[in-house]
Amino acid sequence: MHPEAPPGGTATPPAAPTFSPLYQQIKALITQGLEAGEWRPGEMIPSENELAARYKVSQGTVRKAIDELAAEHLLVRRQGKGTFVATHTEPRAQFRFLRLMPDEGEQAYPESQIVDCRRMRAPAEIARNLDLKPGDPVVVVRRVLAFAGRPCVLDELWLPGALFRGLTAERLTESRAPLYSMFESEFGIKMVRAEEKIRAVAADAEAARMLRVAPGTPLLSVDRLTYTYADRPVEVRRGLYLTTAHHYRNAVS
Amino acid sequence: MHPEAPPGGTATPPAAPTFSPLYQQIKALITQGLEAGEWRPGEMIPSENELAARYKVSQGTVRKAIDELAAEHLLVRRQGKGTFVATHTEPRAQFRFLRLMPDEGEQAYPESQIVDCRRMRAPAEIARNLDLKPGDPVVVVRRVLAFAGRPCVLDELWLPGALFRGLTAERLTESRAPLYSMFESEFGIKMVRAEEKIRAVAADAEAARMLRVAPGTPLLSVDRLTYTYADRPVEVRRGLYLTTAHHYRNAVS
DNA sequence: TAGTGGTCTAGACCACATG
DNA sequence: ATGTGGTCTAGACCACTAT
Repeated sequence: MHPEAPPGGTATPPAAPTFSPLYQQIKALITQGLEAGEWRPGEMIPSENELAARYKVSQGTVRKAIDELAAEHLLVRRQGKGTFVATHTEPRAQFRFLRLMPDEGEQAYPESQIVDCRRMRAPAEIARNLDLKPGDPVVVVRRVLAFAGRPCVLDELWLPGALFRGLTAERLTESRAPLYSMFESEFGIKMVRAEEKIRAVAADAEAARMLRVAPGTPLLSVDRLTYTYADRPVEVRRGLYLTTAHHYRNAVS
Repeated sequence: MHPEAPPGGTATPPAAPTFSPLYQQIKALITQGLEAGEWRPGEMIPSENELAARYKVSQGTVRKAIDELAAEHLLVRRQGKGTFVATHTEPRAQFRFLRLMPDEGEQAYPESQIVDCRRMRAPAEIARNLDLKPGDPVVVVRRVLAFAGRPCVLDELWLPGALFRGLTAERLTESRAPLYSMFESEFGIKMVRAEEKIRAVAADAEAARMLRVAPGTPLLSVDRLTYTYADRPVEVRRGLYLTTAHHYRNAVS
């Protein structure tokens, strides 16, 4: 497909100066396929040659589109096998969104305990962040994460109700998988990237009780806004991390 | 140059199975040039065609090498002009290593006040992080950063003495430029990436005094190890951030 | 007008995985 | 043996910048 005049071709130049490179258009088409669920997480997408034939472009152009999607972790290339929709369960992505590391030893998944899961109407600020209208249905989840029996994280999540129908405390408790893996397999929502604001705060009475520390203990406050495909925000999260034996790891690059 | 047997050629296959793609070898050669100071920050490197001729490879191979170096922020491409060695002073990189943001309003550079700058012998832990031997000369810098007159950051830096000869409190105070810009222009050390460990801690008496808060106030503790070209560590930094009107911004991608 | 990076194509061969 | 992604080449034209 040549959705716009091909730069290298002999077609008449377009009247409007609204250009985007062919590979960007291909990239957008693939992203739309991901968003629409045409290929689910873990599945293989068509081969480069097949996509090139389908879109009537050269293999190199498809390659460049896929290269960028792989760099953004939406796709995973595997030589000799194919290109696959990225998954939260594969090792490479395992700890991409779990940034709390033990000061000593290997990173591992914590035990999760659901404290609360209820549906309610979105407060103004949550609605604004999730691109909803105030009063739209949302799901609130509160939980405690523990490493080796030691509670270290107090989490509060806000999710669009429309996307998470049937999400209950029971299902959350039954599922042994990490949250994002479960969201991906059960609700078809794949988290792609997030923006975070990090602060140091003092534990209030409730946080102190849940994390079994003295009130006033310094905690890491992490405000996260998480996006799925096409930069759609789908989760607001407020986390309180106890950083006496753990730290938040970050790479500035 | 064909440093190894060219994959596409008809040369005899190499005896040893020690391969790396041509473009990776070109990338390494360019990185060596950057490390050796062949092209200084802000300068233009040779054009793609020139490099292709020099190394006896196709332009596309040089392009792929430069693409990766640009993605890693070592180089900056400018259409129609050339490819340049990245600089800390250009807008795009301005706030890459300064992650403290005001909760409201635009990000800006803080005023810096040098508290201390002295040369000493490296303690064991600093030496280990900087790839030095214990006792090797290091420079320690302590400073306070203030936003709009409000002290918000207490910083302690450890630098290899051999790379920062002539670094004094006077030169630090005179220089109005951001620290990394000054390191780059004055000492030829370009910071490329960093790894950080973030925790919430309580302000001790000294930190409380310097930041003008009550002792015990929660502060963000940021332990940073900063690398220059070729993954050489060149700075250990411990920062204490006051996050009442600011936050540490982070993108998980 | 000339030189730079940016895009696109077509074709070749290599390395890896599977049947 | 076949199909996949990975690398490399050669050449074309476009868009931008400077002179």
